[in-house]
Amino acid sequence: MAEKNPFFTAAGDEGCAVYGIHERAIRSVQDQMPWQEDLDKLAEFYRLFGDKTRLKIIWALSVCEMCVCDLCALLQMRQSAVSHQLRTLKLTRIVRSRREGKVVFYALDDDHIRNVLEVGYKHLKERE
Amino acid sequence: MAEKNPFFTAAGDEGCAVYGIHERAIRSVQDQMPWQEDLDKLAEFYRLFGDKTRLKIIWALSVCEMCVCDLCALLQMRQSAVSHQLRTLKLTRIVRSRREGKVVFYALDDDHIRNVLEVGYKHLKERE
DNA sequence: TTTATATATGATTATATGATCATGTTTTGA
DNA sequence: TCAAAACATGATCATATAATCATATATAAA
Repeated sequence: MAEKNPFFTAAGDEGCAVYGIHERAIRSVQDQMPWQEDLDKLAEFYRLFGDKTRLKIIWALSVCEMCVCDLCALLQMRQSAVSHQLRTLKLTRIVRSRREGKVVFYALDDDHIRNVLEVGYKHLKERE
Repeated sequence: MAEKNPFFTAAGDEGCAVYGIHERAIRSVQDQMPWQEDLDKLAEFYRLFGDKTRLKIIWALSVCEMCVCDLCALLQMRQSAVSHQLRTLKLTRIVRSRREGKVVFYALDDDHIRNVLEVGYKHLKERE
């Protein structure tokens, strides 16, 4: 992996003198890092959980599916704001939707999502 | 919890007509939601993972502790940029630091962090 | 005690992003 | 077929934020 992975090229201009000493450590880390592209995707993924509104939506949907107006009522936010975030979450496959007449119901598109919430929440609670 | 938790007050002006029908669902969700304050903290926590640079730093430190210049070499970024992000991560207790002469080593401040990375990465991989 | 190295940080700037407003689309019911 | 309800979306704007530059601090070595 390390050979094909262009994540690490060489110490830049700012490389410090200690570099030689830690070179082995750096290579080891480099070998255990995912590909740059994957890390970018992963950051993109976490970013979705990093906004109050989206996180509330995600958590709500982790309990049960809800329609847009339910979410508006729950979050006390404008329908437009909620819809925009739902769009973002749908494009990134965090949620899916199904229409029932005029109403559109949203749900988590994936069971892993719940695990993500859990592990973060646990961390928070064990630190209080 | 629901009674003290001011997360949900009432349907706003934009409450839809379906509201009555879903009221029970909303209350159920509301009961299973963490406190607003906790959700805000949780979003803050995830936000830290939602940036390429920070995520790379976190992942690298999940392998082993590294000094600032190691991270600069690994990320191919200016020392200033790396230090600024390290500061953010330290203030939020994602990482801790120890000084050894002129060199400052950073490490994850918590073993949970690794779990967070894992669960996200798994999700990503199972979706490819 | 100078000088150089490693890191930290304040100020600035360019960019990203989230809420809002206005309006468009879809579906139901009169 | 017309109107209203539920939702989607483009444009705009204010704010947040990440990188950079310049500079400060801390430690070691000469």
